[in-house]
Amino acid sequence: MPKLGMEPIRKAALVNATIAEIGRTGSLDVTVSQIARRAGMSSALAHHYFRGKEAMFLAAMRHVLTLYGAEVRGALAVACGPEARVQAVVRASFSPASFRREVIGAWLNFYVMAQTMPEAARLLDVYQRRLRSNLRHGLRPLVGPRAPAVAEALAALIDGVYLRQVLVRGKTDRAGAVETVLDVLAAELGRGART
Amino acid sequence: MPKLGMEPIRKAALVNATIAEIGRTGSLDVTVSQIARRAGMSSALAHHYFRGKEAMFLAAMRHVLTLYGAEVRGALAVACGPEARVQAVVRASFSPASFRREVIGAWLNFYVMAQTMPEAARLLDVYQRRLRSNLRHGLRPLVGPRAPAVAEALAALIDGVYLRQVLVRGKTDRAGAVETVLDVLAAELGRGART
DNA sequence: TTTTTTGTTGATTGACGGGTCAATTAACGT
DNA sequence: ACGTTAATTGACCCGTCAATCAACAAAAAA
Repeated sequence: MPKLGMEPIRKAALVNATIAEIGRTGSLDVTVSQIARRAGMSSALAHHYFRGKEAMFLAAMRHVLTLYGAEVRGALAVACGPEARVQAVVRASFSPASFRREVIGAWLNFYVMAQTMPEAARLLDVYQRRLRSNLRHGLRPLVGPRAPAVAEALAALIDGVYLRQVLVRGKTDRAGAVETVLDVLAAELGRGART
Repeated sequence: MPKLGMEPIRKAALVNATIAEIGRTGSLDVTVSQIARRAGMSSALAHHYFRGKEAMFLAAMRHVLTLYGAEVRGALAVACGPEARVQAVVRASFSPASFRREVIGAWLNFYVMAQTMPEAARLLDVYQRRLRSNLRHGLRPLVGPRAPAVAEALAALIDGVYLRQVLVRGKTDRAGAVETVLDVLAAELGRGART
């Protein structure tokens, strides 16, 4: 039975299963056995590959953050002009990959984790810094000295729109989410601009 | 020892202790014993007054929501003019009472609860509806048909700013929070207005 | 006074979950 | 062939926690 080079496959499976289970139950009340079963292995094996439940949670969080980071970088790469860059960040934040039910549920619980696990707090801090930084760079040429404040507002708005989707019973509304944020962006850009 | 008319006092103590403990640990991983101890009684007595842990959580949530509702109503009562009404809602959302560390932590976990407990979801839904409704009524005379969309954006922004405070290590920044939201409001109001 | 109601707790229970370990299986290098 | 090493698991231990219960204390009612 035992094939070689299973480690990366097993770890990946566990990470995905962790996200899926957190998304399914909508909470961190997930047993290692549940995760392991969904990943198709025994709970003992899960403990073999990760130090413990906390390590699994952190790995899942890193994975989501990595995917999101890639999404943002990809969108920024093809964006030309400051406004397009800001829009790219917003759109990437609501990309289909990041806007799945399970991932949204996972995000919410990452915030909860950050309250108890220092490493989780660090990861979330890194994400927030990058997000604000990306927004600021795009906004600087557009709103000058107000860039930090506007970036802060947009970042909070993105998180808020995300948070609200957590409660939506039916299908998530990606288009509406993007529209809401871009609408505020337009309002901020139009400010003081005598057309 | 046993004095009469203890029920309301005990229940209130348990509700406060629940909020405090959730805020302290930053998660729903709170034992009935912890809550009961902080409330100055045995865990058995806590079970005597509430059907179980879930009931305690819900009672705590209702309490926070009630306080917040009172805060908003109070602020609206003294606000004259549409813009003042919108500002009143925003300021009430970040009132010192609602913006304490523990309460913020509790809010975050209410969102988590809403994913598993239908009653929690209902309560949160009521809160969100009222918030949006209050914002819309104030915004209608100011931005006309765009009121629903702007209300949605402001509501999300408020939640987002709240969410971000969860991670702040040091003191929470109330003034900054209000400023961020009111700044966006100003941008939306200034839109299309040729000064 | 006796009875009932309300308040209160320590002890107990039953279930469950995280983590460990010894033991088994199969691939690999030599 | 043969030891070495990675993969894998079932069973188990230990702790924790929600919930229950029997029993006791005090005030109110009878």
